[in-house]
Order: sequence, then structure tokens, then C-alpha cells
Amino acid sequence: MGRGKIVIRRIDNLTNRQVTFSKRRKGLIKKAKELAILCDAEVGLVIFSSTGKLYEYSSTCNMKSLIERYKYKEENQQLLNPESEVKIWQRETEILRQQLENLQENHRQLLGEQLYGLSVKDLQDLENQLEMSLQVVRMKKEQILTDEIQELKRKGNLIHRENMELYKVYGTTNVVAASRNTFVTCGIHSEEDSSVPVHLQLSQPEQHTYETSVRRTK
Amino acid sequence: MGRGKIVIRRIDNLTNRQVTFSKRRKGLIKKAKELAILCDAEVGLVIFSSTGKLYEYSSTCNMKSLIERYKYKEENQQLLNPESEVKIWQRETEILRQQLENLQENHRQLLGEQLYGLSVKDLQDLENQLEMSLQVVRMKKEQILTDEIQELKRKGNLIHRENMELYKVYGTTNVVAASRNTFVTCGIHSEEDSSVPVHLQLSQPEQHTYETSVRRTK
DNA sequence: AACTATTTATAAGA
DNA sequence: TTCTTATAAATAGTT
Repeated sequence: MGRGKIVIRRIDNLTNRQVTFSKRRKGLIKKAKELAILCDAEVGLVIFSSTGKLYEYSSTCNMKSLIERYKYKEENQQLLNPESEVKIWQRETEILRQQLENLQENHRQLLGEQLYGLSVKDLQDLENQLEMSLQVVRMKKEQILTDEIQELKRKGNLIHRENMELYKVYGTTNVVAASRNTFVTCGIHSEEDSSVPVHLQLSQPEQHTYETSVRRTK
Repeated sequence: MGRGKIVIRRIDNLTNRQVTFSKRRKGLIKKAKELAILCDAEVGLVIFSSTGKLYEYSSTCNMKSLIERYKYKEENQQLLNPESEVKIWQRETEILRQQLENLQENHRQLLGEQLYGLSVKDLQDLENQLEMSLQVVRMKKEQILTDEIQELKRKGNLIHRENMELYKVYGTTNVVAASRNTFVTCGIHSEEDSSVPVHLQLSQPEQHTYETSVRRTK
């Protein structure tokens, strides 16, 4: 229906294609409207241009209800529609929520909360667990502290030797005097003895409430 | 385009309407196809007849993806379509998963596991927490035990009195002899003395309300 | 469902 | 994009 007959295949010329798209789109929507009115039908039409622009027509007020109706009709065959997907995710959420709840209860008991309803046996187990944890934590802490002390001593020893070298070379008393006021030099006296500093460092200041709330939130 | 011009309004005659529906439906779908091919567009067409029968055409393999695309485009305006709902649940799941992960890490540390990467300060906090928990748990355990002892004593006392009554009434030595070998009878000696257990009973584990950062939505 | 007179849509050109 | 117009296509009414 035009100056010449055309074959139905993609129009190569971009401008031509866009013009034709505009014309035929208009025509198609007009015909869809006519069908809906003439024949008392419900028609939904969605058109995406090659550039991604959306055009639509729906005989009913909103396209949504039409799509719902369409999906309801199709529902019988396939099961991967969004409604099922929602159910799947809801179930997933439910499971995670349950896990979280269980863990929270457990966690609270480790914090010494919510202990009602526990038997003596349960409490004994909990006590043992806490004692074990405490032991591990203390060992870990001591390990870190002794490591740090070792490192400080090593460095102190190194600096002391440097000082001695400088003293030998320059023969001045200034170097020795200056080094006397540094902590590292003092550490040399108990170079191989690590028992005393360790016990002193263990006595940490005041206690802090252990943070249980969720820290990282994206 | 026909023997006569028509006005676009509902066709009253049923047969006529149905025939026209059939013809124009075919024509509409043909035009939709042509538009899609000629102009490289994506077209989706849904038609419900007045009797509820569904006819459809989609230029892509399946209508679903087209509807997805449509809804995605529309998403900006409204948020209550199933796809958005899926996203909401996915986000919910993500949050719960994150919470669970954090709590698990925290929990493991309370169990004395996964302590690498913690500072001395962290470890000290953990130690203090564990000590506090331990104290509460031990107190709770002792309380239960003392409560049980109290209860046993009470019952023992009761039984002893019954025994005495029986002894008075029947005057036999059998009853007394039997009661001497029971634990409960021994409790009678501290019948009115409850000062020792009292001090233990005073130390009640305090009730903590554990606040989770995320509450149920909906 | 087929026919066909007529209307309508639109391809090409401006 | 829009208008024009020749012509193809669609289809209303008929058979």
C-alpha cells in the first residue's frame, strides 16, 4: 500500500527505517484501538524501537491489569513467573531469619543473657565452653604481647649496639647521655628475661563492653 | 477499506462482531509482525476476545522477557509489581545474610575461634565479656542447685513431719528407721536456717533485652 | 470461507 | 517531521 510494493525484511536505510517505524507504529496502534472498540476486545500493545524507546497502547485503563490477566492465563504451563520467584525468595528469607534467630539465642547465652529455661547440664556445658574460650583468648592476647615485647627488645638491643659503635668511633659522652633517657636502652638489662615485663603488661586498664551489634552494613 | 465506510463503535450484531474480530485480529498481528521485521523493533501484542479467549503475538521468542523489559521501563513510577517485590525480598535476604555472617564471626570469637586479626584491646574486651558471661552462668547454675536443695529440704521436712505423725499414731519404730536412711531427713537439721542459700538467691541474672538492628518489614 | 468494491494505510518523493 | 499522492493492502458487506 504505497507507491511501490515492498518485501517484509529489515529496512537497511536508517532514516527510511525510522520514518517507516513512525508511520507504521501509528497505524498499528490505530488498528489496535479499532479492534478493541469494534469487537469489544481487550488489547495490549507494547513496542520497543530499535533504539529502546517504549511505545504502548492498552485498551483498558492500565496495562498492568492486562498483563496480570495474561500471566494468569499463562500460569498453568510455566512456573518461573515472578510470583513463584517471590515465593522462593520469601522462603529463603524465612530460612535465614530462622537461622539468625537460633544463632542469636545461642549468642545471647554466650553473653550470659536469656539463661532461663536452661538445665544445670546446659549451664555446665555453657560454663565449660566459656572457660575454654577464655583460655584461648587469654593465650592469644599473651602471645601478641610477648611477641611485641620481643620485638621491642630486639630493636632496643640493635639501637644499643649502634650507640656503642658511635661511642667507640667518636669517644664523646653526649651519645651515651642521650641514650640513657630512652626506653629501649633500659630494656637491654633484662635482654633475655621476658617473665617480668610479661606479667606487667598483662594487667590491662578498664573493661569495655563487648560490641555485639552488627557492624558492617554495606 | 471495505464495501462501505464504518464508524468505529462497538458492532452490535454478535456474528458480525465475531467475524470482524477474527479478520482484524489477523490483520493486526500481521501488521505487528511487519513492524517488528521492517523496523527492527520489539513488539508484544496481547488480545482478549470478549469471550475471554487469549491471542498473543511477540516478536521475541517469549512474551515474558518483553513484559520484563516493559515493567523495568515502567518501574520508575510504581513499585508494587512482582519484579520489584522480588528485588525487595532479594535485598531483605541480602541484609539477613549479612547479619548472619557478622553474628557468626562474633559468635566464633566468643567460642575462641577465628581470633587472628584482633588487637590486644579487642581480645581484652572479649576476655572481659567471657568472664562476665561465665560469672552469670555460674551464678545461674548455683541458684538452680540451691533452689533444688531448698525444695528437697522442704519436701524432706514435710515427710519427716508425716513420719512423726505416723510414729505418734502407730508407735512403731519401723517408720523412724526407714526415714533415717533418706537424704531428705538429713535436711531437717537446718530446717529454719535459710541464711546460707539466701545470699546465693539474691544474685539474679539480670534480664537483657537483645536488640536486633533490623526488624521485620511488613 | 471466498469474493470484491471500497476504504485505508503507507512507500516514495518533496 | 510532515505533506502529498500513487498504489498496495485491508476489510465491510455480500455471496
